[in-house]
Amino acid sequence: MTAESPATPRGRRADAERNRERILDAARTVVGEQGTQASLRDVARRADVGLGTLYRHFPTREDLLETLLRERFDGLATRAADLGRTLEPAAALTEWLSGFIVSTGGYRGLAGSLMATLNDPDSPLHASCVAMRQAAGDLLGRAQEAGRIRPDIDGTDLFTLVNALGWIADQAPSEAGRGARLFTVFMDGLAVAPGATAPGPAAP
Amino acid sequence: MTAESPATPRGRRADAERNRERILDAARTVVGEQGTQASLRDVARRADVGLGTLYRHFPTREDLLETLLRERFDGLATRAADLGRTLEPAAALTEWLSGFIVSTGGYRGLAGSLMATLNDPDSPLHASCVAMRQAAGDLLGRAQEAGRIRPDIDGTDLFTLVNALGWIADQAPSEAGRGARLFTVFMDGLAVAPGATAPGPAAP
DNA sequence: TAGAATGCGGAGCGATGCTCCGGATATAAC
DNA sequence: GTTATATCCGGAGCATCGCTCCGCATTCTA
Repeated sequence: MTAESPATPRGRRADAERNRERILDAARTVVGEQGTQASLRDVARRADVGLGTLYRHFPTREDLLETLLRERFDGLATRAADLGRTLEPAAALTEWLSGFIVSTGGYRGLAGSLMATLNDPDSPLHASCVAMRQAAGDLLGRAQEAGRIRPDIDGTDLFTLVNALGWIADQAPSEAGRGARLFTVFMDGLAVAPGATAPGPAAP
Repeated sequence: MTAESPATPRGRRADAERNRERILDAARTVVGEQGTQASLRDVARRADVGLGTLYRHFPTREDLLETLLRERFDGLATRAADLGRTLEPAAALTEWLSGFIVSTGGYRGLAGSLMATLNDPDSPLHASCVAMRQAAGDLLGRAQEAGRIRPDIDGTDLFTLVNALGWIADQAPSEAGRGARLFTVFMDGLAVAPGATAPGPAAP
């Protein structure tokens, strides 16, 4: 029982820290190229690191993604607060949604990952997703109170819609114009009062 | 050179035809359970057929999907024509889109496959996708001429949007209500005149 | 410098998509 | 019924994937 105090009680080893950064750098590149479903072997290869090392640092693909995206997501959360303070409610919402799409646009398949994560409390990305939905929900609530956005949707609806827009951007990355156009369709759908959908008889 | 006339010149062998049907039956089940990305080994196992047999009949996953869905898709195309003849343009469009979502809702991941296929002329599903977009485009054009749908979108936009709705349905299959709600948001976005998006300064 | 905690790397498992070919089988001709 | 052959079947095999596990190297503390 002489092993009361370990040799390295706290503070990671320097090489471990170095490898962690190498892996993150590689992951940024590979995920940027292949999307959310990138081969983790490719990441390890590119980082010049064994596969076991990668899994030691990031036991789950979601752990890796979470680290890659946390910064971006935190930025989006604070941006929501800023916009809510400086812009008129509807404009703040539009602006934030647009920023969300730009921020998440780099990684193909991310929209699906975010939606899957939203319903899985065990995922490391779950907290970020909830925070995101919360931010969207706050801006949405203000805009609804201001009478600028239809009242019959909630934060989860909005989060789902904006992710659907991200999904659209994934499908045809070459045609950026379409994404922008469909964004306005979607915003107009949020703006009108509910009930307009019922086709009713043709007005003569 | 006595082999002038082959033993079985035309008409498939009976066992081949039988296996083809077994594979299709199995595929319906397995794809229904696992979605578009189902394991083809599972399909072969369930059909009690060798893997080579499956690949002989359907060299590509898309070949299999195409056979599974052709009937449905043909039905959607004719339904578009029928609706165009019997209903007021906007109502016809709404009805058809709703039917499209119901028809494609059974298979998870189908929305993504359809979008990918739309840009790949070599895919066996490509023809069906184009036909689908065409059908949607025709109904859209009529509704636009009638002044019921915003004029700044085209058939591909519409096809993309409806597939995005299908994607949404994939994400949270448990909450059917959300899909319906977002469908109305989306239809309202189609109905309003363009330009309403610009937030403008807050009205005092 | 010595000891031990810590981290590294890749072999290995089960699964996947897809190819390929020896052998079984159904059909047509006799 | 017999035979011949076109046709088809089945699964072994290759490459890749996600993920685990453990012997060995490295780094830090004392």
